[in-house]
Amino acid sequence: MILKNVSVDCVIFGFQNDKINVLLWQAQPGLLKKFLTNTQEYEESKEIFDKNPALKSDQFWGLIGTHLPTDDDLDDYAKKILKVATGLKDIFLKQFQTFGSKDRVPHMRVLTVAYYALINPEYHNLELSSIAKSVKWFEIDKLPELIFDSKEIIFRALKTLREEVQYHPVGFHLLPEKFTLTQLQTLYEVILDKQLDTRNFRKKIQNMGLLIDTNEKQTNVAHRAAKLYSFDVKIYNQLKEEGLNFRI
Amino acid sequence: MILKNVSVDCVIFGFQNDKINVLLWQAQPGLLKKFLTNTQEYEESKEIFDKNPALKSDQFWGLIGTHLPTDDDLDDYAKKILKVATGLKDIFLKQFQTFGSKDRVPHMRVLTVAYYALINPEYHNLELSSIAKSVKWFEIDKLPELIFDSKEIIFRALKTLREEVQYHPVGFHLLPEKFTLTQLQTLYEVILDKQLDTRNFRKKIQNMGLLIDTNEKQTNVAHRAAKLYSFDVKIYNQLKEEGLNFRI
DNA sequence: TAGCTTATTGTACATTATACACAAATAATT
DNA sequence: AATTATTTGTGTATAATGTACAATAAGCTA
Repeated sequence: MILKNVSVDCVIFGFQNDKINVLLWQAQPGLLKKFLTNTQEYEESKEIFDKNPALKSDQFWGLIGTHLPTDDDLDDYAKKILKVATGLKDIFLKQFQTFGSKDRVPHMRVLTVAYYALINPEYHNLELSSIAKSVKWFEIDKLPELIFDSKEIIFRALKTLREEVQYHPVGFHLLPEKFTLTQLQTLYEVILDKQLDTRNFRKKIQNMGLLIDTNEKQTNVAHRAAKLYSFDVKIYNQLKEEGLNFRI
Repeated sequence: MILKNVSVDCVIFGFQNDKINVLLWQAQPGLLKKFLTNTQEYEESKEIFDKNPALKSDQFWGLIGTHLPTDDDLDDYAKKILKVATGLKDIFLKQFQTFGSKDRVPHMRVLTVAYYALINPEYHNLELSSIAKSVKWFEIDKLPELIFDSKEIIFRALKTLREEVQYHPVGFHLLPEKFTLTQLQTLYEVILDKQLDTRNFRKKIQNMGLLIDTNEKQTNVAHRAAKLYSFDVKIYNQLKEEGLNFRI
């Protein structure tokens, strides 16, 4: 059984072409059947789709998410959605807010527990979703028309990320395993939406002890090749717990 | 109608006798009737109580909260609960996490959207709850036996508060309108669970520009009377938005 | 090898953090 | 009125961190 009044939505952020991107889908009831293997869940789900034409429309994109089954833990289910919709697992995923205005979904009372995830689309291989008609990246400032309050949820997630990045080392999840300091700086600039001074940025980030010099360099770039760094998982975990100060 | 699968719980923190306190209640179905005026809601609510003997027990305390009615916005309803259970309104209240393990409530699938509130019990006048058999403050380290996962929720709330207090000026809500610097320091010491240096603490807090000298002093104290301060709502709002740095 | 492009680095100055101890104010007691 | 007990209130030197600012190095291409 699914809980008709509760859904789980994931705002999946990616960092591509020096822009923050969001992964959206066009869910379809027929395809969801593969996910909601239990026939009863599927029938219930179908009924929900039938009541909301927007959900069946080809024109509307929405956040990746579904109704919560009775038998799944909330956090586990968020991971499961991510896995099934994108093939990704073991990625940064965090519950950030539950949206529950009574009119957020027409004709139905649905609360959604929203999570945000951070990945690097170039590094992670997205598998074709088995439950959506279509899944696609959109630049955060070029979003299509979205169903329900998806847009609001996305921008709340962005606000949360913007806060988070100042106090915890989460930004790294948006980068490939090996990255340059310029990439890192650009990432922070994009998230915080402000220009940062290169020398001071480097001084600060290097003083954290979070960066490991891989002794590798970029290749095939038409300019001086930048050094590649990775981040130290031990220090990362420590800073994640203790907090850090990245108000720049 | 109420949503059987969704409840709203409030972790109400108070600062009393230099200790963090939590307000808990013993809810009772018969009394809830006054709150859930719609008969159908009450009947549904009663059924829920009947299924869970712990909810009817005299021995178990729990977080202040009820099931979410179909016709209320989530955030509004949290405020409403607070108002009805304590007589308080316009106080600091913030959603912090939704708890949704499948086994958190026996025999039923209930998610709870948890909020935390900050008040000063000496300053605010708690009205007798019209919907609970009993409402009482407990020191955070002397909690009674609690129903379901209330204890976990309380400690998650405390963790959230501990984080929050480092970056936003929320702590002030726990103090009376006029407070001494010693009270403020003790509050931070209790929340952060560490000793702070008086001179440095005062220097830091005064540099924020958040404090207004009321030109009043304590009276009837058997020692040098401390100056009373209030906090500047304008600066407060600004710092709340911008964030601040109180990692001490 | 010249020229283009981006990466890398240092320093002076200002601000903030930290460590640390004693005098001032008040009520209670003698 | 003097003394005592208790808590408030304050300053300074040093270390660490933040800020403003621009020249040189490296890799590729033509």
